[in-house]
Amino acid sequence: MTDPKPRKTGSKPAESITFDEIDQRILDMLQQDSDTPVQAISEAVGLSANPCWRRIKRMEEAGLIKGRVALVDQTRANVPLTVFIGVSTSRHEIDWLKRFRALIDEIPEVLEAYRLTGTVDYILKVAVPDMASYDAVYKRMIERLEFSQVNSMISMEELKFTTAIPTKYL
Amino acid sequence: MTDPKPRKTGSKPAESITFDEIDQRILDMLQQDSDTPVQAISEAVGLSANPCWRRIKRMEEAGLIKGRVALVDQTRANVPLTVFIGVSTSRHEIDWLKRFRALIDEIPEVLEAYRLTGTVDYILKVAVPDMASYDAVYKRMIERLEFSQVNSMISMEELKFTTAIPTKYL
DNA sequence: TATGAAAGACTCCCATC
DNA sequence: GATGGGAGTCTTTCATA
Repeated sequence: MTDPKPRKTGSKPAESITFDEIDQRILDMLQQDSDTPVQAISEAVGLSANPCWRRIKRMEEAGLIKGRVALVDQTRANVPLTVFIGVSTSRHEIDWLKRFRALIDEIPEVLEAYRLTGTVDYILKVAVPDMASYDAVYKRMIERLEFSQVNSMISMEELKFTTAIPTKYL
Repeated sequence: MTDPKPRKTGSKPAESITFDEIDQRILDMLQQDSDTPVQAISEAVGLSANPCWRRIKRMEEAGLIKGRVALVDQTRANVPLTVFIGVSTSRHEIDWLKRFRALIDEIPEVLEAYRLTGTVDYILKVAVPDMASYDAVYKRMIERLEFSQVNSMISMEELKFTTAIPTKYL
């Protein structure tokens, strides 16, 4: 709002592809429902079908749209339980990180993992059927790698969940 | 593995719809790429196109497939920074929760929010361009609601990210 | 912008176990 | 009777002019 700067493209080699407000609105719609017909999108943004389709393709080629996926209901898929696990290690070595990465990659219950600043080194988001299954995942992890601390936070209720990131900074 | 029970359907009114290993494999593919042609899926699972399509439709109608969405690259969309915020409140009232829910709903940078057990009451996942933007979101929150504790965990690196939940418990 | 060709999605009906 | 396969129609995508 208070920033009139020309806006940097960020980290990428900067091919200086720009996107405007129409692209934002198209993205917003596709982030809600990726098989919204191009025709419907074009009408909503006040464009004819073809140029609208061209913009979508351009965003895909630029890598702005990473892909399209089906979202599965956790409860109906019998994995209603979401657990966040904060973990810390005393082994601050590149080899440990490598093995940690390999470990979480092969556990499908681990949906997300981030390396953090601060006291907690990593945070994981895990989806499991119940506490017993969670315990199995937990054991599988501490069996393979040393952790100095593991702190489980059980989700009792999902207040918000969206895969749609804000487009206003485009 | 060690559980030979007939498997409960969970919380829903239990229409007792069952899904088999073929459905699992179809789901796996659609969770990776939702516009994989039905034909390609059918070949992969050893079925002809029509019954394969029927299975997909059935999973959609059952609500197992919630929808299909486009995934946008955070970095290219200029929101490269992911922050987890652990918050606690001293106001354990239904009205506070209601207002909290409304608040996070209107902040598009808040992608996810969960109510937790344990010492931390809620955890939020937020996507922003930089620390300044994060601070703006933070201020917007504490301006509107009382928190007894707010603990920000900044992500330095995304080790894993997938929207594909495990299908082996189906 | 409009037209058209090609591909894929969806429907109906028949065959089979 | 439930499930899989096959042919035909129709929408949607994509490349012309």
